[in-house]
Amino acid sequence: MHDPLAAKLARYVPLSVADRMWLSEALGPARSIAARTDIIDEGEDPHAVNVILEGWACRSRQLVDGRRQIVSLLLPGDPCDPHVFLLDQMDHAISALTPVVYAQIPGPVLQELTARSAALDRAFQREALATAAIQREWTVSLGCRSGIERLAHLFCELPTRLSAIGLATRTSCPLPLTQHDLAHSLGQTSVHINRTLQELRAQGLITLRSRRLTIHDPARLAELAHFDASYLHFTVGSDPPPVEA
Amino acid sequence: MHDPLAAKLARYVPLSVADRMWLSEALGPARSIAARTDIIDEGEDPHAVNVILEGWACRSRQLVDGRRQIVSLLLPGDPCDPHVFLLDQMDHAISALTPVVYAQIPGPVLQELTARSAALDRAFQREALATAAIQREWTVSLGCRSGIERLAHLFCELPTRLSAIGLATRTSCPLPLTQHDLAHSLGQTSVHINRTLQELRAQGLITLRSRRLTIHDPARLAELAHFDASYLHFTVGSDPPPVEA
DNA sequence: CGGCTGGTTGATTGGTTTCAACAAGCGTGG
DNA sequence: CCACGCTTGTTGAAACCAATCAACCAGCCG
Repeated sequence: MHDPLAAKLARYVPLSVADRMWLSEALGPARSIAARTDIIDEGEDPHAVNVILEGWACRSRQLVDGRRQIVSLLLPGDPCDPHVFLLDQMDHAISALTPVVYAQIPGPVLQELTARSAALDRAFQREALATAAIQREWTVSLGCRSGIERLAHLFCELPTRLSAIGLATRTSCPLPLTQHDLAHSLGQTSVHINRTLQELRAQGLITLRSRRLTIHDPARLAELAHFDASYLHFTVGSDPPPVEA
Repeated sequence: MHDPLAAKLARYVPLSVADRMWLSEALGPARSIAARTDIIDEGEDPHAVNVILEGWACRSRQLVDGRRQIVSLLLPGDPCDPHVFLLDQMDHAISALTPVVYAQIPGPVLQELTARSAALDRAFQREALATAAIQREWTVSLGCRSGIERLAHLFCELPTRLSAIGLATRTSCPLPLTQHDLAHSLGQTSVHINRTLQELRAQGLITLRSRRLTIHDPARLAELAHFDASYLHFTVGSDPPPVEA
């Protein structure tokens, strides 16, 4: 993936060549981190925006008795809260689920960037609003969707988000999550996720094999999930040409 | 309540007298709306920020088959997404749960306001981050807290949020929600909420009578809920003197 | 080969929903 | 003033979805 952040922001607001150049200049050096390690931990004082460039990460919260909830999934191009550095301490951890490459934009640099370009300012604002909408949709899933509907919904959301940065076609995308990760994301046990996956397969809706999700009947899957992509608020342009991933 | 918005923002960033004056000038005329009606509906194009001045409201999503989820509760002083007007359509409704008085800040006025005052800009940004954190915490509750823990957690969160605007003491606050509302907020049925409430009462933790919540043992309630107030990110000043509510 | 992680299966338990009925409070109109 | 209807809260029994517990299997890697 070349510049997933620019690709993603461009789905919210059209970006000029200068915007893209400033954006890439603002990104600090790429850092690599192993799977299953923390990018930033609960309680730390954030001082920069982390942007995922490659790999999958998550925000997660851990209760004292060991229970753990993945509250959101972070894909390439996702900034982790454009203004976190205004807070004094992280209320959640950001952890790599796969090997991750990320870069940082220091707080002052981001402020200078949004001051210089109105388009980038709007793009970051809309990105934040869309992220909030995704969080609300997860609340809806956990609150009133059944097990199979939750899984189906996630399997509609992820390819849509990935296709915005050219990492998915309409019917297939990488899915490097373990059943344990899915369980922590959907508020269920991995045992039950396993059985629900089998149900989705039995209904001929999906294939999930060697970290790749294939959707055989997008329309029926969306109907089962009560999925309506409008909460993702992608408004500019259509999907970029899919690439191998 | 005099100026709940200023009271709330002042918990994030110290505000000058001028800041407070500009803020109150930015607010449009107060509007009243009956309980159980919509302030703004799903699908509408937002063009201003709604700020709750009195009463309780909620964000809610409704699925086609009638299921409904309250994704967040809006209390006096809460702005409903400082920058929503950047989006083309609402992905959720905002509805009054009680009679509500609210006012609007038109998009351009808000932008002028934050351009003029760095403190207000930071305050709105931090408010947005705190709101996102609350949404994440609800995700955690729905994902991995049991019925009684969820209720206990809400009963810790609400007095804390209300006390920030002077509407609650440490042990008592108004709670105008029906058991049906609680059910829609916590992803359960009202029947089960009823039984869970009885359990909390039986343990001597709370009293809930005539729309008023009294907490008899805050420490034990917080422990049961795994409640840690740091996600609310109130950092400036202590609770304002409680008033009758 | 051994050990580990990730996935699969079965039996059992238990928290919640569902369905159904009823009680209490309250505003309204006859 | 009381009757009525409506909302809100309460209770019991049965059904069900998902968690728990406990194995076991397959693949991968050192």
